[in-house]
Amino acid sequence: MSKTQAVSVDSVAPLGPISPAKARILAVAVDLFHEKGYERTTVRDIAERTGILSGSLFHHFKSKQEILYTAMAMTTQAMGQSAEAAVTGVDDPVAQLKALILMELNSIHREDGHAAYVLVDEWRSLDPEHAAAVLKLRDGSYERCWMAALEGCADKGILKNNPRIARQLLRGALAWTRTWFRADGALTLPGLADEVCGTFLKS
Amino acid sequence: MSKTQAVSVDSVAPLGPISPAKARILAVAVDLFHEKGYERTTVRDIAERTGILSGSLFHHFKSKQEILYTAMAMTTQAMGQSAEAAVTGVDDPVAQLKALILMELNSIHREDGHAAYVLVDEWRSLDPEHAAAVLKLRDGSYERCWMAALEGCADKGILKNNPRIARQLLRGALAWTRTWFRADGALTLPGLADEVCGTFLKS
DNA sequence: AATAAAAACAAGCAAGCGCTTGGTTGTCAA
DNA sequence: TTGACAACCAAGCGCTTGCTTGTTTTTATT
Repeated sequence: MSKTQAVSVDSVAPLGPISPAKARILAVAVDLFHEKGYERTTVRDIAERTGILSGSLFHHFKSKQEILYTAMAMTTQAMGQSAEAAVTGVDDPVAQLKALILMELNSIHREDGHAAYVLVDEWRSLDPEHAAAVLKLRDGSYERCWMAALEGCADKGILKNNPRIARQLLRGALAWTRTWFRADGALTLPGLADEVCGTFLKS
Repeated sequence: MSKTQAVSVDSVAPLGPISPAKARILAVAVDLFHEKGYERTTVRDIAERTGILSGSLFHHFKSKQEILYTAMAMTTQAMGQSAEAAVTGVDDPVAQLKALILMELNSIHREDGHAAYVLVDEWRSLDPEHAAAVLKLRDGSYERCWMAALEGCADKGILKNNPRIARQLLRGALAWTRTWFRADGALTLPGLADEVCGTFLKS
């Protein structure tokens, strides 16, 4: 009756149950978003690769935007759990930091899916309410783990920078590896993780 | 001979002369690309903020894509010149490195224009031929300056990483500052440059 | 076998997109 | 004054976009 592309005004819906069909669509969408970006990916692209018609997508997601939000929120939750798993039972903050760096690198460079890429690249395509929701998820667990490890290092006097600055420099450096790191060289992911860790710690 | 000639000859044309009208359009486009991204920016957006009608844009540029290419190529050339200016007359590789870091930070965080943002964010929107042309421009001067400085540091044994890896980690860390650094804090750009430089050098 | 819900199809709408066309205005040199 | 050309306007074309609607098929439960 008015404009298409209605944006839900109510609070951003929490992540509902992910049916197998939803999961397949999300996997396809994430790959396409990685290849071409959200804006250049059409709902027809997603439907075709999933093996259905474009209209059928909207039986599972109420909008294209919701597909992006669901993908980013899911990935954020998964990375939060990975971060917690990486540091539980590890007391030494240096070991924690090394584990987190390797964990983030693994998430970025895993072969079966490009969810972490999307999480880095598509913030501008996510409208503000959804973005705030994802950020809240991220700060709840993922960032808490990182800051704990970095502050632990700082307390021991072996961190080169202020923890907050170190976190930002690290985030940028690690995210950028997706554009240049290829695992077939002499440098492995654990090797790179060691090197990055050594860069930010006094030696 | 005419004063200004439209020079788009082959598929990827070299940068022709930039008339004042073109420059104004480019400045507007760069700001919009920074705000919303290339795909979400329409030619009507650019025209409206420039103060003309959308069709008139195509008197100056033959396509929207050419606007993006011109903006990125121009910025690349400008940054190449800034890099050369930053290191000429400087012999100490550490001083060179510090100067390059500060120069890149200044380019990213200058208030009058967001060209450097576009250069980081919009590679995926630039089609392959144009992207190759811009990359060639970049490697010709900008990257050559960086590698010379980093290799100089490595030769003196004070660089923590392999120069090539250091360059990539630095690029990621510096580019990411656009998302978190705000000049109003206690940290200034030269201060940040010093800190970053110290991180990558043995102390 | 009967029923209902879930999933997918078939078709297409309204809006917006990049870009083209044909004509009008402003500028300046000869 | 005139001719030439660049800059711009006015209108809209052809196509793609996200999404909707009404119907049919599949699946699960009884």
